Amino acid sequence: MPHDAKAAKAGTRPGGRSARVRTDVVTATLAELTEKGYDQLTVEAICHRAGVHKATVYRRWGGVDGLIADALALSADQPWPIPDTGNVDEDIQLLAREVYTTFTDPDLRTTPTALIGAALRSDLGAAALSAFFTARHQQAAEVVTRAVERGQLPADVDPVELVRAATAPLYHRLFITGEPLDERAAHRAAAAALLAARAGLFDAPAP
Amino acid sequence: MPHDAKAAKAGTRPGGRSARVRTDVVTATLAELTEKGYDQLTVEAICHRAGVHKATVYRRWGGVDGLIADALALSADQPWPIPDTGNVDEDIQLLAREVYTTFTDPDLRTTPTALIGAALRSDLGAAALSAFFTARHQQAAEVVTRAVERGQLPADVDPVELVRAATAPLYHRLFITGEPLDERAAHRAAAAALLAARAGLFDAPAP
DNA sequence: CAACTAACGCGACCTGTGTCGCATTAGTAT
DNA sequence: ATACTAATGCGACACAGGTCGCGTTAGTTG
Repeated sequence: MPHDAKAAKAGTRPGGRSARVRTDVVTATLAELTEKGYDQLTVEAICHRAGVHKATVYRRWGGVDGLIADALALSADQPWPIPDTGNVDEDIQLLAREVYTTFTDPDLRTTPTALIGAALRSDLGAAALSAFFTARHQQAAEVVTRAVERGQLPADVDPVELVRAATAPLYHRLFITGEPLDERAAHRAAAAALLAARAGLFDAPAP
Repeated sequence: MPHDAKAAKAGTRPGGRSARVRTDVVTATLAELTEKGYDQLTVEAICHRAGVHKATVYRRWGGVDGLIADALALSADQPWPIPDTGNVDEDIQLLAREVYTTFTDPDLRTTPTALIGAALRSDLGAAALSAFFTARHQQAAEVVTRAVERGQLPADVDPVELVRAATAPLYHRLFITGEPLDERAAHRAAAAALLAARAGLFDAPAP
């Protein structure tokens, strides 16, 4: 009776066929999405690749948007390398740089770009994306918390707000304005966020 | 032979029936989008409302995504109130506040929110959105240019970059993370952008 | 005013997404 | 081992989204 992390969904039988099907289908979804893009994404192709019947997918996920949302939910669970150099400035820079690399490197960018782009195309996906970023931001906020303990940042700075500020401009360019993303932009975003935090702009509101 | 601004599309007959149809259809699209939302948006409903045949829409716009893109293109052409108080800090704050109000006021938010949200759901719409923001940013950059002339900001600051930084966090919250938007966030974004600009972070690269 | 052209109206048709009832199989409990 | 339950497999089907060829109309040209 392994405490499998995948058995998150309450009520379903853990570790059974359902779990296998879920993994297969989500994997197939990601593969199809990466290869063909969202516009060419079809439920039938996913089913064929996963070796699963169409009706099963519609029953469990409701459609393409449900698949994207679930894929994103799985991604959100996976841990993420958080820098810890002992220097906040460096940590935040690395954080921004990691985002930059993820969405710029030709070998890495395709899947994450397609997945987030796809999530923006439905209300369900958007909700999943929201949860995804909440998880990521909370994980990364660790960097700020540590810095506050070291006295490198004001004590009442809002950790999540700083992380958000350091990465938001990159996502903004990528998915909203569609402007190109360069190294300078990543550096600027991180530097500006740190500057604002030190100026007290990200202080949590007093109770 | 009026120099109609709508006759932008080269090759088409200006001011004729085509122009009327375009206006009717785009208006109907916006109305349907506002009332029913993107997920319930159907080409047939738009045609019915505009008094136009289905085939016409598919021929000229190619589908829903084309309609959204065209609606956005029309919006991009419309001028936009740019603050001019004589004080950059105030101008930038007003700029951010205007975005905040547009997407927060119950009477104003529905249409812009739905339109931008819809634009994110197709490649065509995303391209139109990119052009839309380019236009907006360039218009608003005027605020920064004037400030530089007045000596309120460093001479080599990139005007568009400052405008972008002041508004990006708001769009990021609205359309990517789905977090709530409050007045403080708008204020913070503007203040942080100004801070960064004065620190030289937004300087245009030397040639 | 008359000829001409581009765009629109019309309706039939095709494609494929999503649904439904029932048979079958995997996994669980006794 | 045997009985039971939930999920999947299966194929037929309904239906909306989107296409096509042709006739008609609005707007332009001389």
